[in-house]
Amino acid sequence: MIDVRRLRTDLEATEAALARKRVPAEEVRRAAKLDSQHRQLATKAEEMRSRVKALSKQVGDAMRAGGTGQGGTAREESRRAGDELAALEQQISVVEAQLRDAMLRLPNLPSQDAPDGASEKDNVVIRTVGYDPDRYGPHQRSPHWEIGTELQILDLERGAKISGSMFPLFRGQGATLVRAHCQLALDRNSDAFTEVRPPTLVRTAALEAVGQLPKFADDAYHLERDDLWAIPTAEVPLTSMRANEIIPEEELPVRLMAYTPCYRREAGAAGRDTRGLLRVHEFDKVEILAICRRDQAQALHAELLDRAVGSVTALGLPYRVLDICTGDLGQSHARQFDIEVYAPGCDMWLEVSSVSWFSDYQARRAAIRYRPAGGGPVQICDTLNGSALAVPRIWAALVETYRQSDGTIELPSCLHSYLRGSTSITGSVRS
RNA sequence: GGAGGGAUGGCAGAGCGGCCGAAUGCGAGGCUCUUGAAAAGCCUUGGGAGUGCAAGCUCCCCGUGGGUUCAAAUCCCACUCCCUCCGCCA
Repeated sequence: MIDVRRLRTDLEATEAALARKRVPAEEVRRAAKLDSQHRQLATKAEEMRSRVKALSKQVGDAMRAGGTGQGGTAREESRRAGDELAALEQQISVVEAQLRDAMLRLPNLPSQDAPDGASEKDNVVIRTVGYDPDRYGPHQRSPHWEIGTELQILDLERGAKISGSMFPLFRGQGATLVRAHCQLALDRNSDAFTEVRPPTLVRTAALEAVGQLPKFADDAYHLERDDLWAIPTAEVPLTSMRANEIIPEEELPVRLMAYTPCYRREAGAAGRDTRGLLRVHEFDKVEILAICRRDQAQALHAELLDRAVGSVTALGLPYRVLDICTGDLGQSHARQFDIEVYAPGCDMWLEVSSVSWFSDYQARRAAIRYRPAGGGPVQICDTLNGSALAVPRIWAALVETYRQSDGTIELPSCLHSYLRGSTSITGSVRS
């Protein structure tokens, strides 16, 4: 969340900054009001508590001096003060809960550099690489769901039979290709990132830390019985790994990566992009993440973007990079770049990576701080993360792009070793 | 799933309902002594909040949340996590 103190010292500036994210000013002011209310009550309660303590001490002293029956007046007074205190605390807990909820729901301030805009239509294409609509032959204009069925490497019907629609089932070389993508992405980043295999079912606190809860509960799968949530991205467990820790400055930046399955209900997207692999409830992804000082964030953001672009380039896919405008920026995001690859078969740009800087928004929620090497107060960290590679859409673009006129798929060389030496997908799979 | 045991500061480890935000040891930092180092001695050493120009003052935190009490690290209840044993199991 954002720093409450901003609401006291820079209310108007905060309102203005959040207005860029189309947050109504009332929401900000409501939080500010709750905060001042809370402080007022808390100050009163502190005075009261201080009195109770002092009086209790008197009672104790009197009893030690004169035996058990002593301290009558002070005891009575303290009891009365204690009752008042209890009533105050009652009020405080109500205000506190409201304030907390209001703060958790306020989105992060957008970076100065993020372009203004109302919706995704206003995202800025920073660059487009390798895209030439005339270079594709007719054999590359089949959508991946048709190719997948033809080669028996994708079986959406059977996936649906098991789990419902939007739960894809890969098979044969198609399944191996999924795994190959993950291995490739992990290997490409192993020079600088520590691989983690985290749990994928997490507590509420973990989802709260990244900003997913309380606002977007409908988008996540929840296991009622055990009160656990299926992660929508590895960002969730990786961020919470360091929650409530004070990291020595020398350890920064912390660099982590993880391959995990990701689960999304896609509640708000019913009926959109439902064909094939364009939008699915469960998919594999390799995430890279950094925890750092504020002054390291910008360079790391650029590096994460480079690395994400690197995977796409290695696979030889045309792509473009979008600078996400304030109106389309996520709740926790200060600045965000998306990478889209071009899929010729369905003739669409597919979002395959989102590389984001959260400033201290997530770290404050998760209480991830660092201790400056030169002394001084503990500081809140910045967090960043990005998809190094998200499988199904890349899989789709790859299959469409590399389809040959005979219907087989010629694989880019960087994948050969991950497919047990295969250089192509021919569909000659055993059932 | 069953039976026990535990959770205290960076770590180890005391703690009688009041004098405990917390002994002691280790570690870390600073200083003194020394040509330098070691040893020794002295001092410092958690996080968070409020208020104040500041020095400061006040409050909260002994796994988490409730309760009892004039007063809770200490008593009671619930939960979480860890350990040991039994059972089950990839």
